Amino acid sequence: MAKRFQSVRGFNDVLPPDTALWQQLHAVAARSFAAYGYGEIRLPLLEHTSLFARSIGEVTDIVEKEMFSFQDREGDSLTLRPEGTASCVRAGLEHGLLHNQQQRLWYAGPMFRHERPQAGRYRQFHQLGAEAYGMAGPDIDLEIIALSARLLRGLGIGGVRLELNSLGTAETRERYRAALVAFLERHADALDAESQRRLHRNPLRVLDSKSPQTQDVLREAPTIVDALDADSRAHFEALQQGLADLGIAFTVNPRLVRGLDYYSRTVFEWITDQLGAQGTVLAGGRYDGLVEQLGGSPTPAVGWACGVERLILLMKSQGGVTPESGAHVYLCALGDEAGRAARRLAEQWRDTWPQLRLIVNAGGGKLAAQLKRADRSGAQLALILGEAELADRSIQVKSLRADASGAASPPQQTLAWAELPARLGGLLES
RNA sequence: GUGACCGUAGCUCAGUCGGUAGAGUCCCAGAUUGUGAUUCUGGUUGUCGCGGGUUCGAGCCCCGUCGGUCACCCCA
Repeated sequence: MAKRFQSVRGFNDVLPPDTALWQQLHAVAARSFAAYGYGEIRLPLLEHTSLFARSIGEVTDIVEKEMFSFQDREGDSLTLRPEGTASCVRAGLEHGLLHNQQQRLWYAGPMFRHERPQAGRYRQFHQLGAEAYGMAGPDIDLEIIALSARLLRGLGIGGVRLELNSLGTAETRERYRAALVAFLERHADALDAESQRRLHRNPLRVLDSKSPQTQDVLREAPTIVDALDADSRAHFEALQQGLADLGIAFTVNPRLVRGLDYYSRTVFEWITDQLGAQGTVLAGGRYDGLVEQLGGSPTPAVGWACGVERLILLMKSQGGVTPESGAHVYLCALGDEAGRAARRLAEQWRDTWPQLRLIVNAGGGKLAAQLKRADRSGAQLALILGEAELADRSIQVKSLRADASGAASPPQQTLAWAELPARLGGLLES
């Protein structure tokens, strides 16, 4: 036997029971985005490497060691996108969508990061994202957070909390960074090794260190909220007021920073403690400087992205309604003549009821074997077409399981073909 | 990238002190020539992840490697 292939590490297949959940998720998401007037943008999976280096930040882990990059035949460095925002801004600029106008966009698709896989983290993973351009005020921050809340609610996901912070403008962040570094340097001996390393490379990341000893030190640290400029403070307070108006609960977490360099002012995360170490389910914030940084005119922007695999894990663990995707009806046919008639009838029925999920037995087999397949398919009804039925244009209708009301299965019936519409129609309504 | 634990039939797993490779399930056939799900009978299924070492003999011990899971790190 030839050696069998395996999927590339961290790249997963999604199989039929789960694909139904994915479809449900995408249906809910599409409805949620449409409810706020967001239009879908489809972006390529591959971009020039420098796009990500310029937008995400040269010293972030993503750019330094997690990108799938390679040289194409012309020698250009290309990268499988590690996130969606950079591509979205690039596409917006390339097509003139962002100049002096407002845009509400969403996207969905795979992202790629070369990390060690673990629960809720894969090398190819999927994100849904929303981005809003050309609106500077807290009202659009509020809208996009409300959209995220509606999405999570629509998926039946509970047990998540919203955390919020403001990073201020680039200038206040610079001022705060200096103050924080000064503070941390005084206490460098008390920090864990990882935080000491980050102290000068990316000091804000020290704030969300998991080390208890470092968190002890941080209790006395200056907070970014205190360093906010007046405009950022007013923006942040208006957002909090708006969330209260909409009844969206949140907590301000002054230690919340995000890993990507382009954020400014509002940052937020929806967090769960039901996914082991990967608690962040959906996260985003404002990135007012990025469009200009990528060559556009100054354009305010805000957005978020969520991890589809993480949402799926939550939907599963919280026992949400599994969408019904099995067949309604399994059609058994005995002999060549009945088989031809069955395939012809099945096409007619599918024309008549577009929602009907009908499996026609293939591969022959005696009736016992066909009924066994019918049972395994999950179908509610088996239809049996043999030579006797074919001769008088009738069909046997056999119930394979108790119906939704729990009543005992009705006995097997013989129906004329003409009588079948009423019977199947009733099945489709339930 | 670092660490811990785990890799035996399509699936879930057992395998004692190093001594012939096992169970359940699934699938197929029959009991039942046109009745599933229940029952009974029979049958198919293996590079014990891979490579090397120790040994008369390795699924079991040792080294390496690949893969999986979880954690660190990072992030969605």
